[in-house]
Amino acid sequence: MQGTRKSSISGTGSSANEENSISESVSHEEKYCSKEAMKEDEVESTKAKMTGMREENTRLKMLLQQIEKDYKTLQMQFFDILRQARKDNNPTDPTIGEDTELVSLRLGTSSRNQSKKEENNTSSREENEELKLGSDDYIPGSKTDTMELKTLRSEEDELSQTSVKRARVSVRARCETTTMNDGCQWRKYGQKISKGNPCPRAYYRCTVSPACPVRKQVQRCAEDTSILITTYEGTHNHPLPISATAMASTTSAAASMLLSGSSNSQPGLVSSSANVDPTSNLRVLKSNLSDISQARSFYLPNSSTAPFPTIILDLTTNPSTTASSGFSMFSSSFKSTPRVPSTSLSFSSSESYMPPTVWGNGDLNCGIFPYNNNHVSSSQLKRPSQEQYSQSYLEKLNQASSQEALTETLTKVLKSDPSLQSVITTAISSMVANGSAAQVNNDKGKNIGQKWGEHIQATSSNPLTSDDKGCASSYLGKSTSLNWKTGSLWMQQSPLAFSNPQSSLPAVENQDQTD
DNA sequence: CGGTTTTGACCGGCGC
DNA sequence: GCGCCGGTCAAAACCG
Repeated sequence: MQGTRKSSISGTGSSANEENSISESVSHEEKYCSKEAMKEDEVESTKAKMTGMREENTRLKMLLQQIEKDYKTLQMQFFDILRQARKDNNPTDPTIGEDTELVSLRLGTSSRNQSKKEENNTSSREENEELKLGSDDYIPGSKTDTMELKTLRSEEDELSQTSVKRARVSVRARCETTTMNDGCQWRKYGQKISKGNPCPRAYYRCTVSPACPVRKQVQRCAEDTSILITTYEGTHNHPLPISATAMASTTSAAASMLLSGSSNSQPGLVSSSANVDPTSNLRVLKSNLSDISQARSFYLPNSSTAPFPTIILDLTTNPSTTASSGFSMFSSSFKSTPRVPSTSLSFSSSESYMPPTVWGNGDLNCGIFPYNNNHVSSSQLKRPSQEQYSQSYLEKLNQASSQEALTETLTKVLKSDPSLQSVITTAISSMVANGSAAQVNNDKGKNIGQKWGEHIQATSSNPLTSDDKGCASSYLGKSTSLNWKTGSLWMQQSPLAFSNPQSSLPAVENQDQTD
């Protein structure tokens, strides 16, 4: 504007100047108009962008609706299959109806459960236990009014819980302390010398919640006392500490795997997961597990697991030790006829080392990062204090050439065992799904979990990214600030995630820093 | 003092 | 019916 005024004033002297002035004036007019036009163009382009985004938004909404629809369809198919499977297994069972009544996967459903006890409808101990579950768990087959009100989703959850309750998950790991620290609070309520093992078996129950049905048994392996066998039974009915969700999710996922597929490995035993919809995750787990089961199922001679289907997560490193201890990893023959299916998942590798005391050395806050540990620095995470690890761990750790080697090994193991990928993915999914229990930010948790899952599924060396910001968390009234980097690293503490804080996912942190 | 551990007693299932 | 066995209970001891 100033220029136009200036030229018109200066252009009053001559015609040529006038012409120039006019042309300049026109030029400036054009400029002004073009500016206006540019603004209009900008507005138009912004409008177009917005329109495009709206369209994309609509597309995404439709996609989401489609996904939800598919999910519901699959869910319905899943329950149909379960119902059908139970029908097949118990054709005379009158409780199997056509209505929405849920069926239990009946992890405990075995030849034993179909024995005279059940036929005679006697109130066996297991049945009592199942009834007892009714207080805090869903009773399969019960025709209560509240059941009708339950959504399909909650039914699925309850179904899972009940089934998992019947399943047991054994974790074999080298640990020199009396018990592994899995992040949960336990109270010892008994100890017994069991047959065939001079080492006493300790019985613990979860004390986080008074009504929590979860129990665990801890016993040293008779042949190799450095191996601690921890058997978990049941599902926590309360929010878990962050540090406890790793093991809980792991056992839950493992139990889910067991109920979804391991029974196939035992001829004559009831399979409740046949003909699972090919698009469901369950199928993926099942097929993978089926492979494992055929190759690695073994009967745990320890009678503690006999009445229940048991999945064994073997975190010991020395295959020869495992073999010599009577747990024939790849044996398909059994010392005796198992009454229930058992499944072994071996995470051991001749190349890799699993820290024996990853869950602690007796100190509750060792092994797994404490849930109330605020803003643990990455250096702390990468270099935990030596007191946190037993001497043997450190010795063996020294055997590992480097973090890179371990990471490489981890990747190899993951690549070589697709079932393991599924387990980890399931564990993560379970963990993420359980985010409310841990009272963590779901979105962030999902982000991490998904990316972790992707990372694992791809078994690539591509580092994942994670939200570096902290988020608020609380547990049992204790306000806690959880560093999400801690969260992602904590996932390493999951036994399924190869819980070596020094070796696991170093790339993650590096990537975080570079990102 | 409250929570945990210890330990002998008890209970129920199962095989003979 | 009896004994064995796994699992649980509960009182006493222990601990921080």
